[in-house]
Amino acid sequence: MMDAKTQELLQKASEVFLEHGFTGTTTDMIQKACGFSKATIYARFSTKESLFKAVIEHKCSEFTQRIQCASIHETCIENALNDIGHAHLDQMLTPETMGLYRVVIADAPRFPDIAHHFFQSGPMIVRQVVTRIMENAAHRGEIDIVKIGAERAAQVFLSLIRSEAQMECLTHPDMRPSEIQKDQWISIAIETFLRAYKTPSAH
Amino acid sequence: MMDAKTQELLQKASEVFLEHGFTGTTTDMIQKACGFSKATIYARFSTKESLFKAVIEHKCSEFTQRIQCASIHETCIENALNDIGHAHLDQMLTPETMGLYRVVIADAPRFPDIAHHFFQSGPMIVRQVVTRIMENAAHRGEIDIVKIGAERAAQVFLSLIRSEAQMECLTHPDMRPSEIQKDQWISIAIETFLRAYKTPSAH
DNA sequence: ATAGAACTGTACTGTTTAGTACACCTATTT
DNA sequence: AAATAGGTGTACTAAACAGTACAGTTCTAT
Repeated sequence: MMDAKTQELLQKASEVFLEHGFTGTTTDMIQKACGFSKATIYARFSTKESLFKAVIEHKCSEFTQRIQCASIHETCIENALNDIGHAHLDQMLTPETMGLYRVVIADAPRFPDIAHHFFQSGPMIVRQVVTRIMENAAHRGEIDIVKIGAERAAQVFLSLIRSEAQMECLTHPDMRPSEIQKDQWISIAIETFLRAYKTPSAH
Repeated sequence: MMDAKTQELLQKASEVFLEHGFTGTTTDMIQKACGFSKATIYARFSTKESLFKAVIEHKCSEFTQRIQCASIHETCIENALNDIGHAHLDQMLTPETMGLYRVVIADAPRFPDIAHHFFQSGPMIVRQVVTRIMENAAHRGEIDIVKIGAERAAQVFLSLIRSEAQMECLTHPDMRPSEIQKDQWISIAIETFLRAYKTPSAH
């Protein structure tokens, strides 16, 4: 269904686009990165813009897949939140994902459809996954979220997970948070969430 | 200390830069926006880049000032969080502020010093203000944050306030959240925070 | 082997854009 | 009124860049 060369082109082009953005990337840079001649590139994608869109869509679907494949042990709410928290924050703070966020945000006014698609296949999917976790936990009686609802609870938890880490990394491209820092943030997020919404254990 | 014309130039140039970003803005656009000739512009700022940096720094200091001038009634933690929450979210979701975030994030790899300066004079200042509020409330015995500390508590609360609203607006440039939506988010943030950290009232 | 398709490298076109040059205008100061 | 400083408008230069043209090369299928 997809040329091997086209796939390699998408891969290499994405590295360049995610690092330099749309306008910051020249067709010569892409050519050099993938080692193909311009004619070969333009045989697949007739404009720089269509290549860019293909690259972003490709990355979005990768993003979606990786979230949905994350293994979450829903033995109890603590474990579930711990698993999804780690999976999400790990993916979030990858240079690749940061680049995706950066590029999409930067060019959102010019490519609103891309930005919208990204939002649907990125943050929205995560939210859905967490919403289901919340529903299950509420059903088991572990948390009390009748007042705000499962989706709101998911948003609250995800906000806590991302915290300021995301903004800090977006504005500090060179920063790579350590595993310790990430663990710390995750445990604060989980503790805060559970202090607010965990059902007082009868035990 | 600063030419009236320079000031007008900064003002008009910022409108263009914040809407179109650095590379998306041409000197001709700036010229048309401010009504000055190129010679006049280049007499103040020798390059497009230096003008851009001046614009962003100017916006950053405006940002800082507006936060620090927000009136916060620290009669109790509820009121304090409500005031700062509204002030912050209102400022956050302005087209102007969104543009600032967008531009800074987009060009962070090229202008890391600008991005860093922005972070220090934006998110960092808000964090400090909220940290002080937390310290005072803890001192009054209203909240129990000994375990996480005042600064972490501030980050938790701010994450809850911004929630997904920020990311949603960054990826949907046309979206203007309603007052009702904002109020809802603020009340959820405050309620979640207080459920987690408010001292059980002796009353 | 050979025809045909796909690929390469180089050179080119047309456009956009940052920044400059310069001749002319307009205030304000003395 | 004359001199000076600052402003305007137009036209220009040089570079960067998306996309094209094309002659020659390599791969593949029969």
